[in-house]
Amino acid sequence: MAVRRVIAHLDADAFYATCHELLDPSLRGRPVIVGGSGPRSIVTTASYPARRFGVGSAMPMSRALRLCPGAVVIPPDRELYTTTSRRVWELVGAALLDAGAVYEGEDGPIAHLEQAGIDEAYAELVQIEKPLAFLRGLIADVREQTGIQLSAGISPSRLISKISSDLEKPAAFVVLSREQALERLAGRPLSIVPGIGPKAAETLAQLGFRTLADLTRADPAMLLQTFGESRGSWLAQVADLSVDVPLQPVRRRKSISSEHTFEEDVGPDPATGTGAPAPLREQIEKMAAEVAEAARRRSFRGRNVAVKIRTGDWRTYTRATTLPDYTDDAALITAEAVRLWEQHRPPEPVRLLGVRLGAFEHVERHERAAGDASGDDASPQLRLALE
DNA sequence: TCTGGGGTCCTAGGACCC
DNA sequence: TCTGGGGTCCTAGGACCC
Repeated sequence: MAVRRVIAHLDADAFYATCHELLDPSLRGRPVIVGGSGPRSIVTTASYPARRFGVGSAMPMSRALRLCPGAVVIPPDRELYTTTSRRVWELVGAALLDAGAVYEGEDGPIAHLEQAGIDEAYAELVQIEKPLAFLRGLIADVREQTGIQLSAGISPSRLISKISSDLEKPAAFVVLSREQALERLAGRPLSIVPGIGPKAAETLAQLGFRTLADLTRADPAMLLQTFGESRGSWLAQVADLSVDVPLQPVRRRKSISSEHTFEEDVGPDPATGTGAPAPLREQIEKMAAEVAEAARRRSFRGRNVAVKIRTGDWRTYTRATTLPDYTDDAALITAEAVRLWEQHRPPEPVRLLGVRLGAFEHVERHERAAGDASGDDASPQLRLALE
C-alpha cells in the first residue's frame, strides 16, 4: 500500500498580472493583459477582470483585444517575475523547514517542496501536525509580505491537488480525499487532467471517453494497446485518480534555449535568390550568444547544440550536434549553431528560429554515476526550472 | 483565432559494440 | 546465405506544461 501523503499544490493567481499591479496599484481591478504587442504575439497572462471578457492565456493578442478593447496591455518583464517568484518560494521554503516538512537531500535537509514553474509548487505536509492550519497561515503570510495570492489544493497526491487548486480560483483552498475527488470530478472533461492535452483528449473522445467517469469504464488493456506501455498505464491510473509520483525537491536544468518568431516570414534573399538572407544568420548568431551567456552565468557547460527552424507552413525541424567536449564558449557555440543553420536552412520562408544548448556536465555525471554529488550549484531548490 | 518563448519527457530508429 | 540479442549513444519529432 502506498505511503500516506499530504500534498499541497500552491499556485499564484494571475501571477504576471499581479506582479505588475503591485508595481502600479492603479492597475488593480482593471482588465490587464500581459503579452507582446507585435502582430503575432499572444496573451501570456490576463488579470481576472480581463478574463471576464473571455480573454485567456495563449490566445492571440489580436483576438484578446477584440474581446476586451479597453484592456491595459503590458509587455512581459521576466526579471520582475523572477524576483517576485524567488521571494514567494523562499518564504514558503523557510516556513516548511521551520515546521518540519523536511526532505533529506544529498547535501543535507531542505524544505520538502518541488517548484513546478515560476508561479507554482508542490509541498509535502505529511510531517506537519495540523497541515491545513499551517497552510492557511502560510498563505496569509505570503500575501502580506509579497502581495501574491496563492491558491491551494490539498489531497493525498499531486495530481488531485493540482486539479483541486484550479477548481475555485482565485484564492482557492480546496481539500479533497481521493474518494471525494472521484465524486466531484466524475463529470468533468478529461482535459482538466494535467498531461491530457488536446491530442490525447481527442483520441480518447473518439474512443468514447470524454469525462473522468467515462475513463473509469475503460479497459486497462485497451489503454495500454492504444497509448503504449507508459502512457497507457498512466491513463489507467488517472481513471481512479491513483497516480502517485513522489515530489522531486532537487531538479536539474537540462537545457537552455532562445528562440524568436519573426513578425513576418523571412523568405529567400531577393538579391541572391538563395535561401540565405543575412537577417536569419544574424538572428542565429544573436541567440547562440544569448544561450552561451546564460550558460556561463550559471556555470553550466554543455555538449549538445541544436538549431530549431519553423517554416511558414508551421513545419518544425531541429538539427542537433554533439561536441567532443563540454563547453560554455560563446564563439564555439555560435560557430556550431551557424554551421547547423547553414547546412540545413530550408528553401521555404522562415517563421521561427531557435538555438538550444543541452547535455550539461553535471546532469550527465549525476545520471551516469549515482552518488557523485559534485557539480551542483548552491541551493539547487531555489534555482529551479524557470529562473 | 492563426497560433510566443521557456522548458520537460517520451518514442522510435539508426549506428555501433560485444 | 542470411543473420541474434542486448546495451549505449545519439538524433528527430511530437505532446505537453506554464
